Amino acid sequence: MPEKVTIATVAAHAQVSRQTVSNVLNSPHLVREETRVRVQEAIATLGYRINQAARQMRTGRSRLLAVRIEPTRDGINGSVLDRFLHGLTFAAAAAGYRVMLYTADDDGDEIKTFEDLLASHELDGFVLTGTDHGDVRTFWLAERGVQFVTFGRPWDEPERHSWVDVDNADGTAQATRRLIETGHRRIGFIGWPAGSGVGDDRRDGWQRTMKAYDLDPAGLDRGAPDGIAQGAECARDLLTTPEPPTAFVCASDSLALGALQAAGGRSAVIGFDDTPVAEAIGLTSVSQPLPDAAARCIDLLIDHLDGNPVGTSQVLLKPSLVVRTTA
Amino acid sequence: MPEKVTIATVAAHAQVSRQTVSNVLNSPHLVREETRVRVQEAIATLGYRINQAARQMRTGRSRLLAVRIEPTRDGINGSVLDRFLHGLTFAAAAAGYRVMLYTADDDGDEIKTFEDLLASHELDGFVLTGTDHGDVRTFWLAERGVQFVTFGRPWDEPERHSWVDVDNADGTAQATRRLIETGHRRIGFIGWPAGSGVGDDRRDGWQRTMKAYDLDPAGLDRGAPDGIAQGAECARDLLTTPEPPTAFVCASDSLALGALQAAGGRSAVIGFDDTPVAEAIGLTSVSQPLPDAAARCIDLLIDHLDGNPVGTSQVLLKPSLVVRTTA
DNA sequence: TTGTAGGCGTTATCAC
DNA sequence: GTGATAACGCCTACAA
Repeated sequence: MPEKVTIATVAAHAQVSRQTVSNVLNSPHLVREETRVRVQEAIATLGYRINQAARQMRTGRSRLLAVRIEPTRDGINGSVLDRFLHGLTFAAAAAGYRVMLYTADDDGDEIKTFEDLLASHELDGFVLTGTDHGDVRTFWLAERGVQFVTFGRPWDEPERHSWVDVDNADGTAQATRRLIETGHRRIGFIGWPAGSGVGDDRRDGWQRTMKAYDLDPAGLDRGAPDGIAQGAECARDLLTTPEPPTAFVCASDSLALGALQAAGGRSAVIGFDDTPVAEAIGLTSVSQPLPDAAARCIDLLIDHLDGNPVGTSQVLLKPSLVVRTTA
Repeated sequence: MPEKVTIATVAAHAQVSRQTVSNVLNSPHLVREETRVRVQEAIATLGYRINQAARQMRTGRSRLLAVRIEPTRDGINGSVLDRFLHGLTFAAAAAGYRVMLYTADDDGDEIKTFEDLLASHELDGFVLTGTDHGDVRTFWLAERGVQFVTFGRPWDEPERHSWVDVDNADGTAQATRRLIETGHRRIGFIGWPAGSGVGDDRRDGWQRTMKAYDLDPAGLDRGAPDGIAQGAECARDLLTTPEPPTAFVCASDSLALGALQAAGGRSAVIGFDDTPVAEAIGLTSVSQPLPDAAARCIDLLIDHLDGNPVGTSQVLLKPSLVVRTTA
């Protein structure tokens, strides 16, 4: 059982006062080169590590970040969170922060958890995944001066807070371009009902690209809640029109899977999110740069925590198309 | 900006000493009913919450648990972790603990992280997901008296530490029984190469059930690394034998998906893990009770932390068969 | 049953 | 450039 190594142990070993050790740790420039080296050697040989609880008592900062873990989202699209969490944890550790998890049933419950986390553990910041229109959580946090970053932009007022997001429109544009380049002219879009920021953005990318190539998108898009059955339904609907599409761009892998089943291999299909399902069945899909997005979230958050009072920052990342066998 | 509410604030408000407040919190039985109520009212109206950092300084316990987040496991089977993490976080919160995440490249790296987490944040315990034969991590932790529970049993020496696991053999037994009851007699098994605890266990369940029904399993099983292509390969191999199977029990959804593709709808197929992929394509699959497993992990860990020195405990949970369209 | 005193490990302040 | 002192909020003796 190795005894506890505190700043006092190090100080004794290096023949300096505790304060000097603290200075080496927090304000190295104040300490003479020679002393600094001696202290650092002592730290290394003793295996000293800062006690975060004690430091937190003094500084009021915990070096803890929190992120919510969802119960299991909409099955097929859920596993995006895994990769994002890993990226967050990794990037946070590199910056000397740790990531704490919490659960919540809804926004109100989440705010209760904020209160608890803030009061009990003095959390330094939050990463929120996804924001609705007029998200109460972001207002609550901003009101109290709590730092946070969202993964997913606030559609109503983009500069209200810092966020990282993926350029959805660019993703569907890439998908549409790919289909056009492989000879398709009538390309359908299967997305979600109008009104969701993400969904509308994905539809836009398809629509704009069609027009850019002088192709008429009119009548070629359908919207339905996310799901395989819904995707199949939309695809069947489009396939029975007078001039049916020969390919589909879909707003999710779920919808794409449905389209694939409905088309029975006769149509090219591209999904969105590059979920494990896509990889499993060879579905060409738009992939979000999750580790990168996570790292940028941490960057932004830590910038704010370090008190760079630059207002808010926004980061928009480009997705990439993973070409497999369905398009 | 609400000022900081400490034990002193509460004490003043309730007209008692700080110590009495502390007693109400930690040893309520020492405090007279009337005083206790008054203090609790003060706590409620002031919204007081224990400062964990300060408490930790005194008690040496952080009420923090840690679990490793994987980079993204084997695609299709990865998303099991999501649900487990959610269960852990939920159960931990109910017991007054929080869950912290960490990443690691390998076992050695993970042990380095243990050291850091233990020294910097005084973590109370760890949940390890999966153990190899002769897992160095568990020895390291046990040696230092650090509490931990694994999800997945240590195959070489079951009682060496506490664990929670799912009865794999029971899962494949259920799958096999289902196929037999729906009329199949020649049932193949597609699993992993012999040598992995989990894989062998899943093969056992199938084999024992076949024998229990007087069916001969000889020559009906194949083993390959996990993957869709591998599953397809094994299925094709079995289907070209003189007496081919009419159904397959598979050790994973990946293998099952491959088998499904190879059989082209002519064979019944059951997978394992009930991943989103299974749900997406209607694959019948064995489902692990993840939230339950997570809760039991927390129970065990907290029992140990509370110093019930009962040695180690083991929990084996039964999986369930989710019947869909492929069997 | 309640109050008082001290210290957990760190850092900020202020002397030296 | 370095060192002493106090304080962060809490809990555990011990005393009243």
